Amino acid sequence: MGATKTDHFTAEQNEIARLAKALGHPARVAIVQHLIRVNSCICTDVVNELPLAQPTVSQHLRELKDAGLIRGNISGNSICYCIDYDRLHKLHFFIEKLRNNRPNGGKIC
Amino acid sequence: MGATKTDHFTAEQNEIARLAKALGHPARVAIVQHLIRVNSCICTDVVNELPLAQPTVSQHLRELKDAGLIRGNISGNSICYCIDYDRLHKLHFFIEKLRNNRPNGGKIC
DNA sequence: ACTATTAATCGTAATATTGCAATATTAATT
DNA sequence: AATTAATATTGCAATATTACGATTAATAGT
Repeated sequence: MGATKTDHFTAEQNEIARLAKALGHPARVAIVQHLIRVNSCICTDVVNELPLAQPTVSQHLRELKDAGLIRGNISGNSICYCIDYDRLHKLHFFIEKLRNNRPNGGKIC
Repeated sequence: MGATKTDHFTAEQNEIARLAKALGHPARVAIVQHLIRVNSCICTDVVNELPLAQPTVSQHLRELKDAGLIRGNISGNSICYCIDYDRLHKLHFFIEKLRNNRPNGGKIC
């Protein structure tokens, strides 16, 4: 196999998994951090920032974009990437909802 | 390749990626949701809840445990799994920090 | 027009993940 | 001791991910 059985899960579970998966690689965490620090940047900037080759960075950017965590706007020669804060909020809020169920006292088992 | 270059990233980036990756599959999102709903449960409960075979569930539980998102306590014959809310907080807080950089107005590019 | 810059895509190799049947392990129960 | 119940482990097949060199396509600058 190797293929996830997405059919058997809810839309929300699949969406959250997609967002989390996008953050599930240190390079993509680093890209998101950098992107937030500088507000917006182009692929070359990320390549200079990370110890990865250009095609690899491009691939990571694409995965972040496919998950909706970042957006890319064509700007002449280059593409201006930036965070989609609404999507980041979605993941944040989901985890918040989970945490709200924490029982008083903390430990359970 | 196929192996992540963890050496080149910070401990935080690797840790966050690890946590996010654990949530990066709908089955594991479902397991976490279930675990939070019922506070704690055993592997068999999850097997009855999800459309996955027992070894597959066991594997997903292990990945969640390895990432630190859940804990398992041996209780006689079975193992009582529960959420590690501190670890969940870690991921939540990281995303919160990212979001705090959101510029006034919202859009950037 | 020519050249440089930017970034995507293609092709490929190495490794990881997902899923399950079969089996093993461990502890409770009879 | 034999049986049952709960999980983990093993082995394997299918697929996905990670990484990069080489190439391509498109725009910018000269």
